[in-house]
Amino acid sequence: MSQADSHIASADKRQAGPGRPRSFDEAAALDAAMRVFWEKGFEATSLDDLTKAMGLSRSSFYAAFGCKQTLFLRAVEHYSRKGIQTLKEVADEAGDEAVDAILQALANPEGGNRGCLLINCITELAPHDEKVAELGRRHIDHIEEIFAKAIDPAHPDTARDKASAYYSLAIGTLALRKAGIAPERIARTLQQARSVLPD
Amino acid sequence: MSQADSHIASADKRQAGPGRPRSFDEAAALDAAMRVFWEKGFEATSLDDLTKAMGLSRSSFYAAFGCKQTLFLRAVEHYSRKGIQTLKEVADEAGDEAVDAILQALANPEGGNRGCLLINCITELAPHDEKVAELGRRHIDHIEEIFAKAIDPAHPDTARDKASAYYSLAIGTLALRKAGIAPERIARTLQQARSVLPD
DNA sequence: TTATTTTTGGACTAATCAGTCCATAATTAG
DNA sequence: CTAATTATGGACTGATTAGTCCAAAAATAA
Repeated sequence: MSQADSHIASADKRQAGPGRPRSFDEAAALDAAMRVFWEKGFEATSLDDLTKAMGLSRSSFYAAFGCKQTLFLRAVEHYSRKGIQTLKEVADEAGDEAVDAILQALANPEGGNRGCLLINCITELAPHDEKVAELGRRHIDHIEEIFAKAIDPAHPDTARDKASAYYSLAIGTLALRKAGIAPERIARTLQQARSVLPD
Repeated sequence: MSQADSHIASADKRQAGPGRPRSFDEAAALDAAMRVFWEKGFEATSLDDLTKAMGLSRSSFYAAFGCKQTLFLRAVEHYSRKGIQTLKEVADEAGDEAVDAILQALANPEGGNRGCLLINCITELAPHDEKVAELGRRHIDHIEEIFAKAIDPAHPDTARDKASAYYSLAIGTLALRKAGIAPERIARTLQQARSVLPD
């Protein structure tokens, strides 16, 4: 992990020393919290939901994470970081079919039909929460960059608008999926766009 | 209004007769409620928010609308109906540039950056609420139909996948806008897709 | 051992939540 | 007019909310 990352990821600050040791893994607890926010959204997630999923008492929760908002932002960052890394791997492994691979990966996210946590957050909170909006813009930038490189590795900057269009398309299909529209229809929607939009 | 519509819109059932008359306009109150849900989402909207915006006491609220859930579904239906009607008018007035006009209207919804109430609801609630999902699918169907007719008035059925792609694109740009991405960039994204995707 | 430091479980708090209730107001029917 | 009917304001309820607090537990350091 780079130094720039470390202040964001904020790994366990607790060092071995005097005092009772922690009985939980902070990273695992953060991951569990992320899944709850992904499943239910910010407003609909209660502290009981969180502490139960994370396996923490309330005191441990507040001692380790401060408050619901702070934990939420860390969980969203955690999701973003993980998702972007996965997407880069997908793009690398797909070679010259990277655009299709990225599109497929974005339109078929893991974990039921919870969609993308970042898109969920942007939709629910960004207009009223600048921190969430900023995280959202960073996530979008990263993904557009990955797309642009897949479209034209030599000139990613000129492919940026096309990348943005592809990403918007993928985001839109997430809403279709959440509404319960048949996966086959969504696949045809993507195929249609893909057959017409060149790299 | 058709008979099929009337049971959905559920206009004032209160007829002139014995008893104290209503001091509020049910349609106006519904419209006000719709704006609050649009602004804040379902979970973040409290009954105090609603009654204040609607200008109703709690008893009047419950007598007229039953409960928060019921009002919410009616408000969403109201929004959908209004939005689809507006979109049809936009399409009709735009003539042979209807596709662009629809795209512009969808990507630049009125009312700040609250996005589209239906997409907001789908994102927030559809995976956990089949009624919302059903309303969402109906809305999507209507809009895709309008798009398909604009793309190819003679063969709207064969244009359906393309219509779905255009709509997904528009939905995606709503998320970009909510995240605070510059309108000029979003406009270029749309232009890029439009210049490549034929009717 | 003893002092110190930190975590833990669970009780507690004050605010807010959706929804209920009732006495009073305002109307129509006769 | 009186009786019947419906709407209104606002107090009320029990549940749930995010967050606090403290005594007890568990570790290190000397």
